[in-house]
Amino acid sequence: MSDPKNIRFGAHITELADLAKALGHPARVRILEVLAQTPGCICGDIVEQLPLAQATVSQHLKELRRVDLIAGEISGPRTCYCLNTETLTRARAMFTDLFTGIGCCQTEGEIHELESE
Amino acid sequence: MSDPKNIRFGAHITELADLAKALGHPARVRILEVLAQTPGCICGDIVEQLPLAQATVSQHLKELRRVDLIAGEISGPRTCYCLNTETLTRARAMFTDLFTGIGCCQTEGEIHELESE
DNA sequence: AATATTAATCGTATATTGGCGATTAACGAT
DNA sequence: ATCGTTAATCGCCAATATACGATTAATATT
Repeated sequence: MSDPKNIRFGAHITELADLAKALGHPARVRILEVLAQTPGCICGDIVEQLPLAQATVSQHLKELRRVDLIAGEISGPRTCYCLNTETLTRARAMFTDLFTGIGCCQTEGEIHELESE
Repeated sequence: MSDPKNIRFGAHITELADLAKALGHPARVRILEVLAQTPGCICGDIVEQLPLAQATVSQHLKELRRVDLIAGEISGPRTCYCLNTETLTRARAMFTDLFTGIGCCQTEGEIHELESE
């Protein structure tokens, strides 16, 4: 959906939107958090921590892999997933630049005031 | 899609994912940028700057309104749209917290190295 | 009142997503 | 060789998303 016709939009914006789309489901956000907390990172562990079937989790993992936010390494019958720090950092920068460019430039103090309300 | 069944995930994560989903389309990212650059912010101007039909743009505007990233004020036959700074700031903080919490904590220098490649 | 302008909505077509059970493939262990 | 474990994939279905032309409602303008 993002690629075929969206050449109408710039590559940069398309990439940003694509990353946002990948983050656009609670399960996928949770997966990133689980991977950050669990050094072991076996796929089955992720399934255990989510209220979803194995097939569904597998699909979400695939989506996160598609945008390169995570990587999966096959090790025997199991797959070990881990965060891709490069993409994560790139994504972070792109989001920051978007918000900044849009004029959203509150101080850290103001930011955390708002968030904890 | 985000609300009905996703009570399985926390409210916080659901909100973040919902914001990400709203940013998950190039047109909507562009709209935010256009609104930031155009003080006038008439809906028709937005349509002019996007490669999409008026009806489609209207739908994207609706989605951005749904998550409260923008607000539209009716003024005569036209609608004046503008960014919602509060939500924008809140979103920025939530994304930052996500990336930080996930262990993505590179320095500013490293971030911009990566991004300009 | 009649007409033009603007933007939301309707209706519709198509594509994509999200969810699951069942199956398959790939390995390890017996 | 057989069996168990693991995770990807298949097939299916319902729900959403995306895009558009056409219509509508609301307001200016004439």
